[in-house]
Amino acid sequence: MSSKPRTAISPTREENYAEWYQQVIRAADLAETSAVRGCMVIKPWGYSLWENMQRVLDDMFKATGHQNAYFPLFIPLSFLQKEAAHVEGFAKECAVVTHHRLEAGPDGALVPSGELEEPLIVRPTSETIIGDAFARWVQSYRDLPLLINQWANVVRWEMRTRMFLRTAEFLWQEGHTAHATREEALEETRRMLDVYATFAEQWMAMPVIKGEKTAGERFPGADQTFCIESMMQDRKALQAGTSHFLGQNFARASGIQFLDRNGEHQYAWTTSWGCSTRLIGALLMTHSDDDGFVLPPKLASVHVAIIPIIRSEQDRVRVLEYCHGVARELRAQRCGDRPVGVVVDERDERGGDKVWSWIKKGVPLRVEIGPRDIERDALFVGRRDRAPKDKQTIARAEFIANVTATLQSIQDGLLERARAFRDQHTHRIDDKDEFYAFFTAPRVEENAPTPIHAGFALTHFNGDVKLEEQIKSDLGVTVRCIPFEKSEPGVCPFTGQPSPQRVVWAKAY
RNA sequence: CGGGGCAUGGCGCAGUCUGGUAGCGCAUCUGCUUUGGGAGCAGAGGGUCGGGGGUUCGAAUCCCUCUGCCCCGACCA
Repeated sequence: MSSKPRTAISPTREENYAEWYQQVIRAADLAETSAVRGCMVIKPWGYSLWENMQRVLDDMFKATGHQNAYFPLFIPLSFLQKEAAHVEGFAKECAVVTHHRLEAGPDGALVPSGELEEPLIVRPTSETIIGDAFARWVQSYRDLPLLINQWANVVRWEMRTRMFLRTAEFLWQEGHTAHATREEALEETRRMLDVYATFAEQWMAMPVIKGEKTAGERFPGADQTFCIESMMQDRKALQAGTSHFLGQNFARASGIQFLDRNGEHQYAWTTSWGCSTRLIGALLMTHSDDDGFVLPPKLASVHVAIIPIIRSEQDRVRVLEYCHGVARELRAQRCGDRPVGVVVDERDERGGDKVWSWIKKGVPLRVEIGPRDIERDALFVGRRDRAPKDKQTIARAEFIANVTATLQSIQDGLLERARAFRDQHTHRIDDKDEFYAFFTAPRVEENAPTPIHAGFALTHFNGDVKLEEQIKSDLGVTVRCIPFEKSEPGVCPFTGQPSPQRVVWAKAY
């Protein structure tokens, strides 16, 4: 019997990826399931991560000229019906409110009464309710562009839910803008996609491919949908953010019109763009390992966990004072645009337990400090991007002086590692049989968890919707995006027809 | 929504086929001993077995039904 090294998370990614994902969330104390079907409770450690993401993104939105506003949770049913494709896309997954009051029934149980004249739907997205406001706000070309963002919760009654990746209720931001010209709106759509890509790579340390969705994958009601796609550690693709060019579709549906310089009525050109708490799932599946969560320093609330090693009561005061002294000096250093976050873990638990709990939570640096370290004025340091037992003694002054650089090197290392992983599992495939072989998973038992997937295929495609559907039904694989970064033109291996560029094919979340 | 699995103390599980009023590991609490590392020994507390209904002298165990979770698929951020 070969002895496998003990991991903090069981099963490992290799053994059962889906179960591993659940266990990392639990071990890191990010979230838990709730009493409500498909809805999760985001716990403090998970929510602080969302707050950090929000803060960074919000700054970026403001820097690109947007303002925050808030619109109703409820949308009149009739609003949803205004845009044909939009109804088609969202109607089936809407939660509907039909009553506004509860009364005690005959047996004492509360029953709904007071039926609404018109049912309200709980927003699955806010194009229509915001469009209604925009129609009033926009009168003249001088009112444009109108650049609005909303931080909100939305509800989509999904059949199958997964924590952070697809929950019935989720938190997100949705940007909605109106412009006088098509060009300006398109520019906005691309600008915001760039914001997402920058956030993904520079803060989440998650490499992404920017591109456009095919017609089949487009947002309901959009003329064009742009997206960033990233590869998870099971080599499936995850869409981490989208930006939609809505043309004049929603402007027509909601009556967003303005008088141009010539005194003529014009419909505005609108955009919408969003990213959600799904990013937390993306982050988790990009960096975490068999010992738990791994946080990129620039999104961590706690960068350094200090674990006092107290062997006897007489050491307690001395050790804690030293730890707090180190903490103070660390907090005067910076990680990105913020002070270094430090926790001195004084919990009444065993040292080993505390160390492992911070490993599972994904904190970038762990510092163990006991009497022996104090005598040498040194710290015993572990990095989350290295093995748990791979720890080093570093002089106190040296560690503090270098902490900013150390955190940056962890941040950079995570991005590099993720990029290398993605590149390693991305293949240029020019032959139909090879393509089918690439995406045909080894046989497993019926209903068994799927094994790790093959990865991304960069393959030419003639753009035919029917062909894409066929491949999807054959292999469960779709075009994730048509990359902005164009390859050479070539030949579609499925049809022999010319293809303008390679597209990214993969199994998707 | 189709298929499969699961639901027993805080967590993970056994017990269910062959009905007789609940057990293990971890965690928790106490004590002693240990400890530069997810401790050892001894003891203690904690559940009526997802909800409802039925069969039976008696149900975690059988039957019906509802709910939820997980996995595969379809759908979707």
